Amino acid sequence: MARATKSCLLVVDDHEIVRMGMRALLSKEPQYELLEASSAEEAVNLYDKRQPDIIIMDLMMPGMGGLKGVQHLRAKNSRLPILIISMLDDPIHVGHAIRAGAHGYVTKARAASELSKALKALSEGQPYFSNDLAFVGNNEYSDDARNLIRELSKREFEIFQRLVKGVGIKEIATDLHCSPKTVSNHRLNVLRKLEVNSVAELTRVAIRAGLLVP
Amino acid sequence: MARATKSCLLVVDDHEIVRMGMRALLSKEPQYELLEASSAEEAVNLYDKRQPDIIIMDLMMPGMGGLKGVQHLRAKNSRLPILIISMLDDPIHVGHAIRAGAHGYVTKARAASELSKALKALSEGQPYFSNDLAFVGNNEYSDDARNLIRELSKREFEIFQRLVKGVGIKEIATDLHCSPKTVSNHRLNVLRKLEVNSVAELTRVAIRAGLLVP
DNA sequence: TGGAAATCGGGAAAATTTCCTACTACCGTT
DNA sequence: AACGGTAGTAGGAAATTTTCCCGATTTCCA
Repeated sequence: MARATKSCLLVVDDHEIVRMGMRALLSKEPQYELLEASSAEEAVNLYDKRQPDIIIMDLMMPGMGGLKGVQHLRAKNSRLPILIISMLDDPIHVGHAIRAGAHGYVTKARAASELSKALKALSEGQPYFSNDLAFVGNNEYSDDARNLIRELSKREFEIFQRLVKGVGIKEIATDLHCSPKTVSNHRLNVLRKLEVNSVAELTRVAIRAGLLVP
Repeated sequence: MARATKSCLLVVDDHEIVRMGMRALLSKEPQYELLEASSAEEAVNLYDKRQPDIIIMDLMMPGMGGLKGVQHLRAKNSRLPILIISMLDDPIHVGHAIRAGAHGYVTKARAASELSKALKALSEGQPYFSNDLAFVGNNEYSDDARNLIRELSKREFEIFQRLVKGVGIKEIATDLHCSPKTVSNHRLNVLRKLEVNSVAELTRVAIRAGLLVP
């Protein structure tokens, strides 16, 4: 059974060979329509023209580079799912990517086996980090944290994400087009579901889960 | 090929046995010349006389103690590399040491294996924190965070520590025997000195600096 | 010992938090 | 088609916190 609406992916990588691999990889997933760009600049232009649903971006590219690219796209659309595909697996680069606004990070070593999972997560608004990244997923805390976070509803998760970044109630309300009271109420539910009593602890849960870089 | 200039180390520890170990440890590194002191007071005097290039200081010593010693030396020379060697490995003591002005912290458990690396880092003006302090990073962010935290006053630091653990205003006030108003006011000063707008961000600064486990 | 920094906290307005309740919408069942 | 469960929304009201202002002590150290 085919899905009614196809998702449009934009793959950004300066190496033709990588884009070819990506095409091969995604040929098994007919729900995705594929766009390609070979630089961040081109990606930004293409985004304006075609409004893809998900971005898959390499980090190391000539020109403005992947990080700047993420920032530009993020500025245009605060909710656009952006997945980083990179050779690099160290926390610093992952951190930079998260700070720039990426929602996921998959190493090229893991791309073949995890790309599909990552895209599914991203398209649902969830983060995804491949499990060969040392600082996420490998310790006992991060698993606990993620299990708790999975209990959150879609809306609660949106509010959670903003709270741990330090966004205020009113700002969140504006952003999400609802009343500050609603945000406050969700906030309380988030604290309870995550079994904490403060935003300080909430932030640590987010960091443990890999949703936020320290 | 020997280096043209020797570095002069001042080892400060009240236990002869520790200083002996240090001597043995550093006998393999001829680029270091060794001075010794058995108290912070003596260290300060010796510093005035001999101007050592690096200080290695124990935390727990009779007299003014290691922390005060660090403060005194730091006041004399804002760039003097000071490395703490301590039995203690908890974030609180590491935090105090950072605040006093130390650039590095190595536990005695790790001294044998990491001292040399630490001294190299310190002599190059880099921070070093031994890696059994699992939560402490040595990246660019942790350094920034520590520099900001050094700006906090004693009281502000006490409040900072509690805020990032999720303790509420009233509880902090009770704990510190002062009014909630006072705590609120300090809180605001802490946020400003640390250049953030929320406890969520404050928490990340604490984690980056190694004062809090994620 | 004089001045700077730290500490404490009141006043007052604004914002947030907490705990209620309640309405609506949607989803899958029976 | 009626039903129950879950999610999302938001108001009321009281308590707490936050922010920004200010001034009074105390402490430190140059």
